[in-house]
Amino acid sequence: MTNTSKETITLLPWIGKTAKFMDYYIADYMKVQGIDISKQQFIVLKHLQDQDGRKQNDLAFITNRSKTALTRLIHTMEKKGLVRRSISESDMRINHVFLTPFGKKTWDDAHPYFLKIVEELQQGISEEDLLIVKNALEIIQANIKLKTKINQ
Amino acid sequence: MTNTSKETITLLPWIGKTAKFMDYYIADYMKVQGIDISKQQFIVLKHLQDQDGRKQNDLAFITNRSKTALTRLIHTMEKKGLVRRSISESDMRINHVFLTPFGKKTWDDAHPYFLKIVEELQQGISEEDLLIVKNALEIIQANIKLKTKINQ
DNA sequence: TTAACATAGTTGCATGTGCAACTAAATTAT
DNA sequence: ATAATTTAGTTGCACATGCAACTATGTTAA
Repeated sequence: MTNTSKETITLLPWIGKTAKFMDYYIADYMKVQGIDISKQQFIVLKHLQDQDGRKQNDLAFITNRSKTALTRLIHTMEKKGLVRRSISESDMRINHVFLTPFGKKTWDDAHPYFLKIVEELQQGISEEDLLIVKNALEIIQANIKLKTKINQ
Repeated sequence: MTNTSKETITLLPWIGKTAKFMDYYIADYMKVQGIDISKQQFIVLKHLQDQDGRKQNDLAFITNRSKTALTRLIHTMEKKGLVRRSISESDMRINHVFLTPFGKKTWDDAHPYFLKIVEELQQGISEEDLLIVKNALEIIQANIKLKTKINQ
């Protein structure tokens, strides 16, 4: 029934492009709302909101970033007053990252908008299809992990 | 039937994460193959392959990038010898961008790998579902364009 | 024809990203 | 206990990106 003799769909460019558009939209949206925060910074705030004082390395891991990227992301956020670093007492190599009151406030301000964006942008897609898309993306991620494992 | 009382799926984080993983995978893959090219550079090569000598501005438009980003992308690619700039004779403001022989060769080398990656990573997703995902991503992109238009 | 405007591209500044090399600290092995 | 190794985080270098301000060129209007 679906074999209407079209060539196979190549999904990857679509995913990349959609992600790009989403990022633009989020950046614009936050700017319009007067909230000075990037998507990446929001993600860090979210994880600190879940559990404050996380280690930099843990944040890198759960956000799928290099420790380099995390170092500089936290640096930027510290400059802006969103978070503060605190060296662990038991292990001086470790930085714990904490939300500042301003970071907490920024998260409280930004969070509803992010929820709204998420809802807005997937309007017109049925629940069934949302699930199919999510499953498909999970398969792609699993394929990547599998292939990555094989190649190393 | 789908109302199995689960909360609504929020797709956006999945899309962003998958795109990120894809980018990592592509970068690794090309590195392993000994091809020194980024996904962004590949996209430019692709559009020049379709039609050589495009204007910088057109490349920015069709690749959904700012003219700033295009300027520097082309600069990097020029440094690497992948493309060359040529000022238009009829309008001195315009740069036409051309593939070099090395750029052509790099595209020829890289292209099959990209096709392979695309195929590999969507393995295990049915044709029907690929179509549903593509349609869903199109809806999201349309929503973004719609909202962006409204807000400006 | 000259002034106002529009367009193409570049540059400064800021953010985000990764790899490789590095420092400092902690752990393990000899 | 001292050396070798591992771990957490930083820094240099390179790339990618956007906005705002800018230059140079071209077009339109007065």
